[in-house]
Amino acid sequence: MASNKLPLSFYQQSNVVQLSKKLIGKVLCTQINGKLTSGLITETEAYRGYDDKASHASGGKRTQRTETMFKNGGISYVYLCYGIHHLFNVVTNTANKPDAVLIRAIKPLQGKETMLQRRNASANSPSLTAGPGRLSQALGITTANDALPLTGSTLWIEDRGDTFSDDMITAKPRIGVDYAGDHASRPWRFFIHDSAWVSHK
DNA sequence: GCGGCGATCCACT
DNA sequence: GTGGATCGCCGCC
Repeated sequence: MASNKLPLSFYQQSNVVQLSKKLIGKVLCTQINGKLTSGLITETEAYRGYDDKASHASGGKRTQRTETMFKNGGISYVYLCYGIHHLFNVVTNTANKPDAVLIRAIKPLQGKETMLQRRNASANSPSLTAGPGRLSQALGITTANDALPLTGSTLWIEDRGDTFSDDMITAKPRIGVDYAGDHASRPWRFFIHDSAWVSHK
């Protein structure tokens, strides 16, 4: 199949909120430990570092962990949450503008057997890949995959021509960011309205 | 050096 | 609906 990976220019757009919506319907792929797995992105959240109390890079806060977010867009940002879950983000915008999109849910497309094994599951149901910790586990993504180029051959995103119009996408406040005060209510979580493959129905 | 706390998930009541 | 798992990050002052 011809490569239809999203180009670097896609990730370097400056409006991370718009970009979060555009990532809905794209296909996230990994080739890890020799296994190809992929899924249609059904849910995303935008984190805008310089002006977002919910972001790790809030106010442009630069630390060892957030350094990845300050790099040029088009790479991964993977970090460990609650000591257990590896959460996968797409770094966007250009260098020194710490924006990222958290991928919160996918619908499995390729490598379902591999995903079932990695998740220790027996049925292809939304609990397999709906939720940021779940999809990372299903795709084999860990913090070892942090700061990898999304134009490479380990971790990438394709456009396979599936488009979703604005009225098929719902915008709601983000999940698990109550600590962010007034910014917690920003409608920066996007998901396919009628899809079963989303977290927090 | 150390303590509190997560962009979560699962099992149990 | 509630709580435990589990560990790296960050700020302490």
